[in-house]
Amino acid sequence: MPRIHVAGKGPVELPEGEPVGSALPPEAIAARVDGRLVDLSYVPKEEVSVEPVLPEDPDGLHVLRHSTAHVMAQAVCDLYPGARYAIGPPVEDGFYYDFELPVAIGPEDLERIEARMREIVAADQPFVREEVPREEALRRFADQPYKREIIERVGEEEGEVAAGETVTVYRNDGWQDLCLGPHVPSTGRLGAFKLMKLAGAYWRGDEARPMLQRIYGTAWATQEDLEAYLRRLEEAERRDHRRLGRELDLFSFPEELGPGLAVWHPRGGILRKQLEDFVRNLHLERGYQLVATPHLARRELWDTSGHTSKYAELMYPEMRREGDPAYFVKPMNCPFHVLIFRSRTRSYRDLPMRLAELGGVYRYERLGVLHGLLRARGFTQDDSHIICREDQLVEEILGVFDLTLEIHRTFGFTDPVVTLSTLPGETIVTPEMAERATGALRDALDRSGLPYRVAEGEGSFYGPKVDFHFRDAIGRLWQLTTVQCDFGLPERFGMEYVGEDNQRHRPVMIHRAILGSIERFTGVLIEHYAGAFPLWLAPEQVRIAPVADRHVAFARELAERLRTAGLRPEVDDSPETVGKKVRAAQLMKVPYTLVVGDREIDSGALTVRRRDGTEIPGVSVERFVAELVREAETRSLEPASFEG
RNA sequence: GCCGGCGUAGCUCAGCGGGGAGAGCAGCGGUCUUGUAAACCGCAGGUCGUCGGUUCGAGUCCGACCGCCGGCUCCA
Repeated sequence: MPRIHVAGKGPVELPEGEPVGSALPPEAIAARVDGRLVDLSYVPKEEVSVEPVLPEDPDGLHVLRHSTAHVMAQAVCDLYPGARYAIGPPVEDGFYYDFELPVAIGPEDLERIEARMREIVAADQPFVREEVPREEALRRFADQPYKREIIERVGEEEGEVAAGETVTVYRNDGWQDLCLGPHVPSTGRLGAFKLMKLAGAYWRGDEARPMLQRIYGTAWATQEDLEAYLRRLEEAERRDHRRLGRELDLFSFPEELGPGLAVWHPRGGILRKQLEDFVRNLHLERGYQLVATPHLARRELWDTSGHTSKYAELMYPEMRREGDPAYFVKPMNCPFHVLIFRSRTRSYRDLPMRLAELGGVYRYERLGVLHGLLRARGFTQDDSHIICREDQLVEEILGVFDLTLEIHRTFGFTDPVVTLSTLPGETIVTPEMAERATGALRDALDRSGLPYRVAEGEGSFYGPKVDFHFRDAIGRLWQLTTVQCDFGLPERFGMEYVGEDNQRHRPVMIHRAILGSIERFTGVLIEHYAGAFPLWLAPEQVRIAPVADRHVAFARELAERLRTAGLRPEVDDSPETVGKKVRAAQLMKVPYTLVVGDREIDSGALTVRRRDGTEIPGVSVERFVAELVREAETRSLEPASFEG
């Protein structure tokens, strides 16, 4: 009789042949035996430690979602005879399953599938685990080519289904699937779920393989958790920068321009200017030099840089007139900055040279990837190229990290998730250069003390990179900063400087963008702040609402006074009620609203309405101006209190 | 680019199984001169994304293209 140690209960005698589940609380849906996730039906053969896995545990949700995916696949197979099922893993917040179906299914089919799933849940079919020899599994899945492909690859790749001669199959009722498990004990134990959306997905993520139909679902331990999740989605929807961009009149994407090309309206223009001035000034303080470069260059430049061979599919097609050389619109700024460096003989005293530009670039992104400002075809990088000696490299990278953290902190972004991406297979640098470049980034990361993870082969074609991802107000991660280390372009362009030894030397180059792009960053900020920008960024900072026509002159004087102090006020002189004017200001998320009428004119004191709806009475004009100026100058993330 | 969905007024959306386009908000005009999230009356505004097809007749059915949305693949 094996003794098992149940977490929190101490040793327990488990009768021979009894599953671990019998020693666990009834809420458990799976178990962790010696750290490994198993079914409740698992029968231990020796002394082990056992922990229950509850539905709301991270592991439990994983199991729940996985089992829900199975039930969905079962339902689909019931409803669509001839369905072939591929893979169906749990993912963040839910699960998906990929199918090859005889018909294309639409959103209305989701309801049918969901209804069938509920029948399966009601039937409470037990999940039965079986170890099956490969040959038998191949027979069982004779009409399931995707499953056969997986079985055939078992053993070739670690972790797929099961290594060795047998594979694991889970069966409930007549339906079976190849699966490592574990699963909930029976279909009645699924939690709250909902099918969410349909998508196409390539088999094994490979564009050359067939496109399958993917069904996404979400699953949670309880109905309340499911509803909370749906509310989170609504919150994200409410923050969508494409919606807010229109509502707040910041920018638009006129169809006439072509996909992924935005025009910035006056309010968006102010927002951009604020961001741009902020980063430009900070760069000047940090020893960067501002440069400017054109949007086009001859083909030869891009041949030299390697873009035409390694980056061609992301470039707008070449343009040329009969008899003239061909030109490309620039997808990157680096070659231009190289030319600025090369415009005269450089001394070691010139290094490090930090050339910075808000450079507009155009990339021919595939249509399906475009996503408002977050993924556009035309955008403005806060780009810089630091050209330095190799022995200055680590120090310069650290300087970039430091500037990155300072800039992002200003917006309330802290605790970045940092990745180091090594070079991809296709590259313009030698393995030796790649190693030195990667080494410098790694050294800098180690010295900075920032935790990071390594992404193999995710770097750009000319160098490895470090990316900073920041979490927004509702916990989503955004890739913003990128720092790339490049030994390749200096070589290709023959960049040189004269050293102390009077010899010519090759510099190295850091490519970096801290906001990433003004467009993308603005999009992220809109979602982060839900459109309610801190005062220094708000296009309109104060809305002044005169009570009646006779108060308009006073309102204009007040506005003028605010403007003189460097603030951005607007007067709403429309013949509307006060209530309507306040509402309008609120909808535009203007930080402060001042209703002015006889009372204000007589007393000289203002009642300040903040964007959150709170009102502060009795604020003098001087006080109001001073507090707002301070709030804007300090780039405060909190509204002024008008206290003390 | 691929898969699925969608495209009606500036915005949000109605519009039946094909038989002459509607509402609310916004805009404009007027009345009201108003006290912290929507005053009242009126007016104007749409080649129903584009092109082609089916039909006596297409916003409605079919096809192609354009664009958008969600994924896949890729990325600032």
